Amino acid sequence: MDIRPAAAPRRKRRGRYHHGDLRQALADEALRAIAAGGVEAVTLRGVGEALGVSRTALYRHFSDKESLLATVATEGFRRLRAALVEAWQTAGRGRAGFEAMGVAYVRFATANPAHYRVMFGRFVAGASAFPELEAEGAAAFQVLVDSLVEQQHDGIVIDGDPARLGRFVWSAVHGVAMLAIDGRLGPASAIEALAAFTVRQLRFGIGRDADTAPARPHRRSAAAPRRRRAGKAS
Amino acid sequence: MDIRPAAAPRRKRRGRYHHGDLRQALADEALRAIAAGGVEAVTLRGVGEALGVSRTALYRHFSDKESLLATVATEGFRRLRAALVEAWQTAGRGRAGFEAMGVAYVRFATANPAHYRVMFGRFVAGASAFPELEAEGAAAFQVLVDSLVEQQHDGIVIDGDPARLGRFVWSAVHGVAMLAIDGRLGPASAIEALAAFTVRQLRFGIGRDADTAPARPHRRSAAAPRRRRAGKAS
DNA sequence: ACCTGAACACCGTTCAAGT
DNA sequence: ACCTGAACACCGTTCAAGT
Repeated sequence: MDIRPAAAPRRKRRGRYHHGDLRQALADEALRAIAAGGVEAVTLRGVGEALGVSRTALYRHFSDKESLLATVATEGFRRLRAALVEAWQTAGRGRAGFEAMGVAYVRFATANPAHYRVMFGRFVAGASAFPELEAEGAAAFQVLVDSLVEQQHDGIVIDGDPARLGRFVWSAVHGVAMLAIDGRLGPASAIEALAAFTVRQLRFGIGRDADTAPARPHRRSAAAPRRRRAGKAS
Repeated sequence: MDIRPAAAPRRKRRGRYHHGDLRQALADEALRAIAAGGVEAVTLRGVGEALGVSRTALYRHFSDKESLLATVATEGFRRLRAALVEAWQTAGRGRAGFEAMGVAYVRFATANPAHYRVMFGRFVAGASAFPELEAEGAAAFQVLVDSLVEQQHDGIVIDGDPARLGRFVWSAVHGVAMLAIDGRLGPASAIEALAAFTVRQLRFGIGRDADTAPARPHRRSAAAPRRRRAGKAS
């Protein structure tokens, strides 16, 4: 498994009170349980027992179970952000950095599937129920946007709102990550290959000839009739 | 809300036995509850009560709650597949059909967010615990792959394993769909715009000039020295 | 300030019994 | 063949009480 450096406490079995940073210890234990058996393995009773504390002690530090999970998710975004920055810089920024970042994103998800699932799909953003969670999520996304701005300045990424380009790229790697941990993309080797293929293809696209050759036609007006190419509709 | 055509039964309130297609009625009621309040709103007690049946009657037709949800997910893939085929054909196949299909995919998710969440992220494929679910999921994916094969024949999509191209495209639209229903892409109008942007950009990519022609790196390379092309590093 | 322990209102699931 | 109803082993959460 791929879990934190194993929090210090966790041994405090019998001593009425915890007398440490119980809040942090609870979040650590919750993450441990998630990594070991998924979110469903997290029970307040289990978490309390693992720390030698009553099952209601948690309510002194979190408003409820959902709040505990939000804290775990927040920590996930912190780590994801760190992984992205590391990949971007280590690979020397630019094109290589961008590709490395995409691969690192997918790797983070496949290495911590249960944690990744808590980060996404559970809390709806914008509801601002957990502002810190939203802030960390935005910070992780910003790493990607910053890299796109730099690539635009370097002339290796098309012009346009970098946040929009960022959402496009984020969606693509997030999609790979989610389908990967859903088991829909095959074994680890196939996932790794698709992640690499994806970040490369995001740059070049899948269009061909008539699409890319002329001075970047992009759209023709939706209403106007399109020229077809003989067409062999089945 | 955007729920099925409201199944016929559901009125059988008092009559000991159900005497209809209870299995189908249970799945319908589960989907109704999901659309109304998310998966967490599904309780076997609630489903049974809504159909005027005991809370354990379900066990005659499903092995457990998870099996009931798998049936709901399977139905979701059936509908998704139908929506994709419809969009592809109505838009006249080809480029326009491809774009319409991508937009339709995202629309399906945003119109049925809770149902979409049951379809993904809950069951790990390959475990073959629910073969019918896997088959319907594969069938929906196949619609996309078929369209790519046709576009390759028409010369408007690059060569290469269509299944691999399909996984790339699927990941991108799935990512948009998931982030959208997580509330991370803003309001419906922004989601719609990003969906359209995404399917277009999948074709053209986000690379620029030097990318599509020769090689052109950026900044210093971290380890291996890379050939540079004059460059205007910032 | 921080934690306990009993109590409450829920769950999914099992199983002997009914028709 | 299909369904019931009691029972069981779980949940998250509240709250008066303890130190």
